[in-house]
Amino acid sequence: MYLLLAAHADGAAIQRVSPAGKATADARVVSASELPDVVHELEAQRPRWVWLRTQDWYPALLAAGVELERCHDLALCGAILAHSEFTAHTNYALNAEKLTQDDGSQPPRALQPPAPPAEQGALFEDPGPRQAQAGLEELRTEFAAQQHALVQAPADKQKRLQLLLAAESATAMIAAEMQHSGVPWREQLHEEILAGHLGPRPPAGHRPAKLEALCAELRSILKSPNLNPDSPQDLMRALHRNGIEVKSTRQWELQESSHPVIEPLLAYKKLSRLHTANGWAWLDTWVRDGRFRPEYVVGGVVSGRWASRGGGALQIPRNIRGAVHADPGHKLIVADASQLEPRVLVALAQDTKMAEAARGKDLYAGIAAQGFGGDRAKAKIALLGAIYGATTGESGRLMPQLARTYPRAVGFVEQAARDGEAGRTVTSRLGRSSPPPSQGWLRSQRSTTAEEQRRADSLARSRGRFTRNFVVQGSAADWASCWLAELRRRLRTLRAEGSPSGELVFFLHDEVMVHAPDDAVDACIRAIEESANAAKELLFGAIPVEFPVSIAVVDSYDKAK
DNA sequence: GCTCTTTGCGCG
DNA sequence: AAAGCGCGCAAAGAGC
Repeated sequence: MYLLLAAHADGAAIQRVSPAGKATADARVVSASELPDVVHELEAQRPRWVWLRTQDWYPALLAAGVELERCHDLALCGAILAHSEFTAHTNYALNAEKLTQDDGSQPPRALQPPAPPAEQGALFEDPGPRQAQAGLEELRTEFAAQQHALVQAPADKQKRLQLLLAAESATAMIAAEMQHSGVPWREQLHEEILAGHLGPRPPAGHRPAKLEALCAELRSILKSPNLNPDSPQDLMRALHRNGIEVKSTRQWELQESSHPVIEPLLAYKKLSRLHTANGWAWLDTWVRDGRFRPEYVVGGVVSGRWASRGGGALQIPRNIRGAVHADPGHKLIVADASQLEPRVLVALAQDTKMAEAARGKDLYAGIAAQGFGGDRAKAKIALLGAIYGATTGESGRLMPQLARTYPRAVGFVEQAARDGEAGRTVTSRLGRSSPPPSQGWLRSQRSTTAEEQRRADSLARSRGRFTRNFVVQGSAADWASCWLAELRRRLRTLRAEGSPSGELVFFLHDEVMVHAPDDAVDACIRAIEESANAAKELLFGAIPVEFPVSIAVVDSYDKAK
């Protein structure tokens, strides 16, 4: 059963529709204030809520204490259907293409423009003149068009695409739920870490004591009393004056030199990073009442990975993970899909030889034993190089060796690279396709002069590396979305049964964090493992490739891994 | 003054 | 540790 939820002048409008998007009942207009109660009541029928964007509705419902089971996010699903190779022949995709000027990366139809940053709590109020909300009829038309496009996909692809749309919509709900619950974060512990590294909190706009001391030391060693070590240009000039001939001020390049300034300089850079990116200002801005509440952007990456907005949620550095701490009587369960991308490649390419190597917990060790004389480091470099498209360095040199042992796996990514170089799109396992080449790229490929030709070849190879990586990263993102959606379902089931259960609080590409009361830990671990297995079967069926999950039960995040 | 780009580094 | 993929963010630098 599908229930459409659309903005309306008097609040919201709700209408029951068929799977094909036909209205099967009259619309019902509900005021903003009574919406949570009405939605909660209707949820008993276990509908799939169809709305333009999850973040327009769900955060405020959660704030009102209403959790929902499933939805269809028209904006996210529309973006997938407009570009998927599986529906490229449909009117839906063709119309979307007509409406986009350049690279086709914009969402289709009425779904533009994309979301403004959503202010929690303001969502049921007047959306303002900035953007007219799509009405019920518009949404119904859009939903019908999407459902029609879906059934036109080739029979063997339709199930996958349907799964992708469901998983994408589920993760949109999960992102809202995670933002609602927040990551358990102890301000006190964070401040202790900062004080330990940087000294006491300085007045706003000032360097902390330890940074100030290092800065003075750098100025003295480099005989540059006005040096600003935060300015790459200034720093580079000072280094050159002292005979340190670097081309940039990057860490790894500075490490080449043995000059006495290097050690304090690297120490300065490290501490400066901590201060500016995750210091007191960050803590004040992003952590409230023991929770870090970042904004996740589902579908924010072309490959299907999440992005985030504000707070650097997907870049929590290792040195402050100690501040992520479970509540009393609770644990953090941190689960990581081991070597996800290589394993996804094995499954995509159906490389039986590499599947043998992946039988054990450590895939790289297995590959090392089969073709690299037991040298695990070499095997890892070679395999990652194949996925990323390395051409030079050790990684590039190891490619022929890897290709001899695993022609199917290497052939699979090579094909994706050739597709990209030729301007074709590539597609993830469940049907998310890479963006088509831009007009500028296509123009470059028709260039004539030798100089232009060299540039065009370089652009073509660059696109090849992108599409090569896309098929693996995108399919890994497919897997992770299914893992997450399955896990959410199991945690909800536990709760519905009245059993102890945990709460999803963080997700990072191939890693999830569940915050759970002590007595729920075992059940949560089982749910995480079952979900990983379910995700594999959903994507690939019953194939002999394992997707092992490593799980740590800890009090604080720094104790995981 | 303001906005946009570049540099460098954090994460997977 | 790498130089090959995908991101976000802070501060400096460049341009209007």
